[in-house]
Amino acid sequence: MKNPRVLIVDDEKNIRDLLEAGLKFAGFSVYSVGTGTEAVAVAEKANPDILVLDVMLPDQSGFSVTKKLRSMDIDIPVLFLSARDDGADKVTGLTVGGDDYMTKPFSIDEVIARINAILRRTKKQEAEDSILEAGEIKINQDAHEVYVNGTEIELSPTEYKLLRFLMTNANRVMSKDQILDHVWEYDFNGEQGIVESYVSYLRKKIDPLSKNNLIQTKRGVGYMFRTFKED
Amino acid sequence: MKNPRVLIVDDEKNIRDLLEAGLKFAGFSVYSVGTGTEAVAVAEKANPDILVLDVMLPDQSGFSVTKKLRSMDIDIPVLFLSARDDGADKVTGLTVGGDDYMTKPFSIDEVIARINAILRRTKKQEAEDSILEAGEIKINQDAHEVYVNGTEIELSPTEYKLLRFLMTNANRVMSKDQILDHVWEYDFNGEQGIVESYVSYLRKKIDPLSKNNLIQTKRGVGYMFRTFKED
DNA sequence: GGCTTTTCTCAGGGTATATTCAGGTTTAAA
DNA sequence: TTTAAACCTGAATATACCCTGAGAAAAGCC
Repeated sequence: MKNPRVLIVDDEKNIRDLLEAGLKFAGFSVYSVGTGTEAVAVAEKANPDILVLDVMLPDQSGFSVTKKLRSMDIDIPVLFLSARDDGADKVTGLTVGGDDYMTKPFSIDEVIARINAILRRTKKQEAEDSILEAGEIKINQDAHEVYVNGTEIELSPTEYKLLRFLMTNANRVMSKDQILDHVWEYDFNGEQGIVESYVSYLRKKIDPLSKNNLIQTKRGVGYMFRTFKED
Repeated sequence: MKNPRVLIVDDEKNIRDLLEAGLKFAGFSVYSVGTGTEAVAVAEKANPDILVLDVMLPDQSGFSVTKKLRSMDIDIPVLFLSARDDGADKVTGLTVGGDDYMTKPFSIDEVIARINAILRRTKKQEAEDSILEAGEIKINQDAHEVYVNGTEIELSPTEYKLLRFLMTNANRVMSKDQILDHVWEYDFNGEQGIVESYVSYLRKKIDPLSKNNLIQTKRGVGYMFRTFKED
């Protein structure tokens, strides 16, 4: 599927902008609206491949948006967004089929990963898309499993996201600020030191299984996941 | 892409002039304004390829400028500039798209390098553009890696910037003042001696891997990176 | 409700880097 | 040949950057 089309529905303009920038750069065609009514209208006209839908909208709930769409026989998978304390449990009951949900605040790369997972499930694009491989490391994104030269390692959620980000940008230096922007939740207010800590955690788990320095430090610049191709 | 068009937005005239001169010399078409309102107007009319945008403007924040532009469906990548100690208004999410940001004070050549990187990422011009090659030396700008006749050498950030500057101006003498202006941050007020020191550092790492004097001294004039092409 | 895992901060130690300086060497001109 | 300016480079210093362990706080789990 080339350039899947995403409709973002959220009333907070900041979040819309953040999602819009991130998803566009990740290769999606993006529409974005701020109300449920607009969402229904645009979804009908533009026929996007997936909805990213806040459950709390000013004019109506996200659920009623999906109900309206389904009663119009428009069957689009949905990634719901909800505030953390909004009773996330309520959402689970209402997700059907390939739907999914996340709580705010999220990390932008996690949103992208979930969208891709949903599209994989619903549009049956190449099933092997869920395997991310770079050099000696293989990630099964559906199962959240990570293998270094064949042996599995256990990563915490943040360790996993950091590794995934570095691997999708293999052989390119990523600054700590870039890493914070992509891997940490958008309201994270801490310092760059936490990236150092997590790189240290990752190395402690990865290095014993590889002869190479897979995560390299570019002093004064950032970190880089290195693949050692011989071509 | 020939002559990409840059819109500079900064309220400090010194910085505007500095950027304008540097970017023009680097082959960009440059527009420059001092307020967010002007920025929106000019961006709409002139449709530049990239924005260089101070986050602290007198009339509105740089973020609101980008939001306005996006809501007008004007989708221009942005290189944000911010003061180093602006910890207060440090906002995450600046790099999630193709965007990037730098802190003041910067060095001109670093700005140029970042602009080119952004244009590379967003406009998908020849992907291998990130390789800078001159004579016996090859620089992979994505990975920040430098090869002399095939063997990698380790450079500090400043050594790297100096070499990159000399290589992009290969076979042309650069005075120490020019080098200071391009490679060092614009508020640097040290002496030219530091250029001598860094040339010395570079030679110590480069010369053992080459039969030629790649960095030549033009006494009384400056330094020149020499490629020995036979044409 | 307690236990475990995870996240995040912080500080100490170690190393690389930026910058200056001084003494020696080369160069070009007088 | 003499001389002064320009240049080179080793050494010294302060600082920035990075790594890691330890601990507090929060979240997740049984």
